[in-house]
Amino acid sequence: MDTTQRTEQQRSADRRRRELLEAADRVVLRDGPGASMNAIAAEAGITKPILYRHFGDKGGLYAALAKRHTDALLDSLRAALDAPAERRERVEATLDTYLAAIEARPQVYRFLMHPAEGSPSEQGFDVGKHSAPLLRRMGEELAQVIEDRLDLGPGSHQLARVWGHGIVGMMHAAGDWWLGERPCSRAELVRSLADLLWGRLAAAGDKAGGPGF
Amino acid sequence: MDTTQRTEQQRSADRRRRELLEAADRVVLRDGPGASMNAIAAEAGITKPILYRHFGDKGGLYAALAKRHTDALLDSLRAALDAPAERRERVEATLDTYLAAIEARPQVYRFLMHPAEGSPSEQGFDVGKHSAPLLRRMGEELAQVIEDRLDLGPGSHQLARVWGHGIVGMMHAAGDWWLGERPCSRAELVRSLADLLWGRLAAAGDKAGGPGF
DNA sequence: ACGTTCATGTTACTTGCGGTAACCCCAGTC
DNA sequence: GACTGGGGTTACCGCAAGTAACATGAACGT
Repeated sequence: MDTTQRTEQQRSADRRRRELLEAADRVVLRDGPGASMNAIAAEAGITKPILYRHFGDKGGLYAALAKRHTDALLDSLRAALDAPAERRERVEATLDTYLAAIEARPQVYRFLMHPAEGSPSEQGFDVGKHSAPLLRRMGEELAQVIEDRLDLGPGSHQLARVWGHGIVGMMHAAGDWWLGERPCSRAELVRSLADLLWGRLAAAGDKAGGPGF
Repeated sequence: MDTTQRTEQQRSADRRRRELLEAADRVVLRDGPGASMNAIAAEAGITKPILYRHFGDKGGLYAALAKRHTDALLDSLRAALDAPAERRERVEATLDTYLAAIEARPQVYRFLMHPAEGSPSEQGFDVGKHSAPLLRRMGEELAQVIEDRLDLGPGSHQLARVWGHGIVGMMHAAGDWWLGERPCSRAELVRSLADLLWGRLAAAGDKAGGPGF
């Protein structure tokens, strides 16, 4: 029971855990988030109790699964946000990165944000609390970036947080709608959102004959 | 089986349905969205199969329940948006109306948007597809208002839709975060969001020593 | 007055899921 | 060779969704 042996077992357990997560990934992406623990266990070639030994409960498994994708997405967003370019260009690049990600792998997106659909059976109303965590993390990170890099005068801390969560929410809702309806190209969507952020709403004139908005 | 009799029965069935919905409302607001059909039936003083006769399945019941609250909320939002005042004032009033609603009845909000928490058992991951419908409806309605009342030049249809969904998403995410953390007053939140919409993001200067954003 | 219908309600069941207890087996160790 | 402990399984519990089959009682036609 010395340290080397312990780390050896730890290592083995971690490898197992990763394998299980990959199996779970396959099943969830194939069957939707309503995938049963039995199905996941079967895909991994083992049985339920092992899953429970590794992840505690279904929430734990799903959380671990969500964390993987979430971390990956956040990394690419950070990269886009840190690219050397003008502010507006970086904003557009970040929006585009997010939208490209959800466009490229809608299955993952649906799992993270809309747990419950996709599965034909649709037996219950399965959800995870995945969406909240991801949205929150993105909001907090963006808030940090805004506060760090922008000169907002007094109250900048609160303001940055509100804006961080607000902008992330805007991106999320618009992306969600866009993914469902595909009413325009990604580039157009990015432009429209950036325009909104850039104050075109306030600058717009009223339409003839009525009070604007 | 003439018409009068039929409408009579229809009337009775409708009343029943409303009573059941009210009972369901009480239970869901008390026990969270994880409330079982048995519990709802018990609260209504009857048993499960009747619920199923009226609503088909749990999804139907929850959808009906959600529709009620959704309609009510949308009505008040429309009212705020139609009040006679300057554009920015109306925008702020609408944001405030939404935030006041979720602040006044967080239980309802959680049911509509975060189905799955609150229940102590937390056995599964119950969700409804309520949030999407509500967000979508709000987004579409706002898009319509924007398109009708604002002069946005060419491409105004697409633009209005993107903005409608984007703004709704911003409001939703910011409100959700705010409701959880209560980092500031409602009025401050409203002001910060309106400032964001009014282009203060684009107008802000970079902070000393780094590229902004 | 009597059987027929039809909505309303019930009991009792099936199915399927999340989660767990108890047992199994095989490697390595003293 | 008995002993311990991690990886594995079977068989089960509890519970919730959803359903089938039966019961009751008021309105109707004859």
